[in-house]
Amino acid sequence: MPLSPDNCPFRRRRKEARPAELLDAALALFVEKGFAATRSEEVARAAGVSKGTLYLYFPSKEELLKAVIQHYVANEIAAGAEEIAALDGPTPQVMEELLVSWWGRMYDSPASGVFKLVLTEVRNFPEIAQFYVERVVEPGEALVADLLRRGIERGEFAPVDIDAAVHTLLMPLVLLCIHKHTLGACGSAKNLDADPIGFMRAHLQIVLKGLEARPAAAGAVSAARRAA
Amino acid sequence: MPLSPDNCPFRRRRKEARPAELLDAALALFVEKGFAATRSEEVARAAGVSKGTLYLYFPSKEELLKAVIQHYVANEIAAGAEEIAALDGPTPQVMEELLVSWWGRMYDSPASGVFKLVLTEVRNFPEIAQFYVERVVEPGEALVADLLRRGIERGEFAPVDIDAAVHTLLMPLVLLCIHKHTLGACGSAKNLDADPIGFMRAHLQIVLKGLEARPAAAGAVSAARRAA
Amino acid sequence: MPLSPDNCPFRRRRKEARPAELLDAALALFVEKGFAATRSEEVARAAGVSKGTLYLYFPSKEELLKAVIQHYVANEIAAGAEEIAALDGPTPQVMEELLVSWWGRMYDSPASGVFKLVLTEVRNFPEIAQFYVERVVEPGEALVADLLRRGIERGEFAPVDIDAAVHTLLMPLVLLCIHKHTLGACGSAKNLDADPIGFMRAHLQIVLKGLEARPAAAGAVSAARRAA
Amino acid sequence: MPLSPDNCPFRRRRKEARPAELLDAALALFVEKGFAATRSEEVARAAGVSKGTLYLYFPSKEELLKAVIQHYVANEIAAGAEEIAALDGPTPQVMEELLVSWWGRMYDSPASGVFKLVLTEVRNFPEIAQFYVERVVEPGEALVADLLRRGIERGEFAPVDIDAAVHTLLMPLVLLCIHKHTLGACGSAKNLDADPIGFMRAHLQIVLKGLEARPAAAGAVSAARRAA
DNA sequence: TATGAATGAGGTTTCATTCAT
DNA sequence: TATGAATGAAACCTCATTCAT
Repeated sequence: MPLSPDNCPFRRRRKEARPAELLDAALALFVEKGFAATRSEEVARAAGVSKGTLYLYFPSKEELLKAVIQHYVANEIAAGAEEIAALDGPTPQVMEELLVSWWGRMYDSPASGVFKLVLTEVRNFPEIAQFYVERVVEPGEALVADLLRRGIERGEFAPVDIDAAVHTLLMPLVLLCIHKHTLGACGSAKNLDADPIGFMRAHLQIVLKGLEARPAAAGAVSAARRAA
Repeated sequence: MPLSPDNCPFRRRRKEARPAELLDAALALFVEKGFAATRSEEVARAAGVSKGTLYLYFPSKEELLKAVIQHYVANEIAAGAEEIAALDGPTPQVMEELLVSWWGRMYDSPASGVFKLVLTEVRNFPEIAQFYVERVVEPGEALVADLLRRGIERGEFAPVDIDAAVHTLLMPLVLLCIHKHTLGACGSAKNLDADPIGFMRAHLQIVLKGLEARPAAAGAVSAARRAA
Repeated sequence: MPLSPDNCPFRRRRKEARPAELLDAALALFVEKGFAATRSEEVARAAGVSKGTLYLYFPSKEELLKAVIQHYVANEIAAGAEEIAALDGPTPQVMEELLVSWWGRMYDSPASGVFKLVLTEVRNFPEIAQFYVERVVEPGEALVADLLRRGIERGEFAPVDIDAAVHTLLMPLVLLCIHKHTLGACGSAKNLDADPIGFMRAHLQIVLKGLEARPAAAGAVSAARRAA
Repeated sequence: MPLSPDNCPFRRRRKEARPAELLDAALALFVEKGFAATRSEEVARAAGVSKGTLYLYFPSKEELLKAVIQHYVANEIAAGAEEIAALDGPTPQVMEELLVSWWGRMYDSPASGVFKLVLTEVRNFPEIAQFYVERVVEPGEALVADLLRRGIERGEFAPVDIDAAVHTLLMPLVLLCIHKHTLGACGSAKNLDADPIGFMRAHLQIVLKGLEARPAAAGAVSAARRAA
């Protein structure tokens, strides 16, 4: 029996692994240098193949970018979100554990680079926006918003502006990931990168304390606001 | 006597105005499309001059980028910070007013784009990092950290991780500016852009409440943490 | 097994032939129009390839110039000098045969253009000078100087200023090659180009006669000089 | 009486001196860097005027080149040739004095650069060839040829190939001037530049001795030639 | 399937020339 | 007359993409 290419296990494995290797290489380089400043040959070389081979798997550099974002958004970011939604217990604790565990893994993964990548390239490829908002922003914010609403209903959180609270909770986590791939990668040694999980916990403690339901603590700010 | 061009008011006014016009145009385009994807002729045309004229004022596209960042960082961002540092009153209120007024103006100004621009280009031009950290990050964080320390000393704030609190306060404001020039500019209608000042106030209320000094409120999270 | 391009005879032959083809084209055009006035695309087209291909083989136009000079100096000019050094016989006759045969071949070869090229470009690329002096001027002059010294020792030549004699012998041969690519290529029909070998022989006859050892011929000039 | 521009002696002097100053600057730069590699602003600055002023005197860079060549050929090179033609005395001595004095002055003058300039640019501007041949080459060679013929008629010179002898006499002098502005200007220390007059005299002694009329000296070369 | 030589559109930058002052 | 800001054609060089092998 002739060894047809599809019967050759080594080759098939390579062939099946190629797209993922190319996407990995592309993610790293696009995040590092930006899409326009990355040469497609660099991506190919980083994935261990030649320029031509890249084009066997992706029809153009632009499609490669979209595939990178879709791949990491779909496989690494969107995944795993729902698994934790069901877990019960005191809502603030669930919120903290959920965010620290999910963002902790995200921060350590190369996928964290997509946050920078999306910000960087979304103006040039607006279809990215729709995909990213639908698959990342909205589900992520909805999850947190639902948890917030549950806490408010249960009397664990004070009734607050849900949208603002969601952003207050999440934005520093997003920017932490972005920082890792921008200033954090330039040697400007900030403690942010030294102990990201520590920052996450400290951040969440502050914000969750700010969300706590309390017997009208009449703090300085609240009073001042009422006066204004 | 030859008619020296320095005696010609029209020419002189144009010549002095050109750099600023070019920097404005460059900021807008670099923020919109990224540095690499912006053609230098586009910048020139947007400033109402021809390709060649750009090179009379900036020796290369790369120098133009650095000049853009330095110009806006120096003139728009770093300026005006110290003016408010002196005002007295209840520290949380000062904090809120300071941040809302400063970031509100920043958000509305084209200079808000530099936050995106720095994130986007700092990996390719690492000297930007040093300049930006020295001129923006460190002074800005120091200002907020000083205010936090003052509040803690006065018993207005609970003793917290200063660095974390600074980031919890500022990161959403930074990301709000970035959002304006990224997803916010792609038609993905988020209420963030509809009422940025409203978001800033709501955000600060939550965080400042989280920083309030209170008689050991023994909330769920704090208890859980202590147990861990 | 992937079809490596090194296994492809057609491709390999092209790839190996390209640099020489490009150097030929570059020599011809640089000599004709000068380095600065030759567009790199012209060189590529003359070699039958496109602009981009040129840059696969030479990193810049400047490096192409240096490669041209090194290639022709090394391969065409420096080569073949020593082969004749050994031949014996009456020194004046050896000198004549050596110079006529070597310069005759040089004149007919495209490599004769490098003499003009070096003169033309050496001020803008001073590293050319060192290479050319080391590889062409010094060995060439040394060869002729050695022959002259041998002739003087044997009593075939009068004792003369060796350096001056070398230049008197060689300079017209150099300028003949330069002439071919300058005035001679402009249609200003001079008999120089009609019979270069004839001129070489006539020139050498005159100079070698001037170098002959003779019983103090006390000619007009010599007498006049002594008086002065 | 108002001081009209033409009445202002300083201005008029400048105005009249300008073309010469521009030509001097242009000669120096064109010789040094080549025509194409010299920016017209460089010429203007070297002459102490601005870019625009250059164009008040010469309609284009190309016309400036032609003016440079015509100016120096007409004023410096062609001039002075006839003055010496009349002087009498032993022809070899006249020849030597004529050539040494004329070429000695030429070598020391900036005008010596035109020899390089013509060689360099004649292929791109063929009308230069005609002008140069008519005004320099032909009169110069004719002068020497006439002197040679006179010497032969008087029995001072052996009957030789006139054209070849003219070139043998003149080419080293031409190449000496070219050398000054090419290799000689690159620090490749050759004794040529150390004592040009010395070389000229030594060269002429050798050649004039080669041209001497003698009682059939039957030297090695002459004999060999007859046999061939 | 994999390669890399080849292409040429497109980008950055230069500079001869113009012209308002 | 003199200036130098402005222009835009044209040069150098890059790199996404193709395709013969």
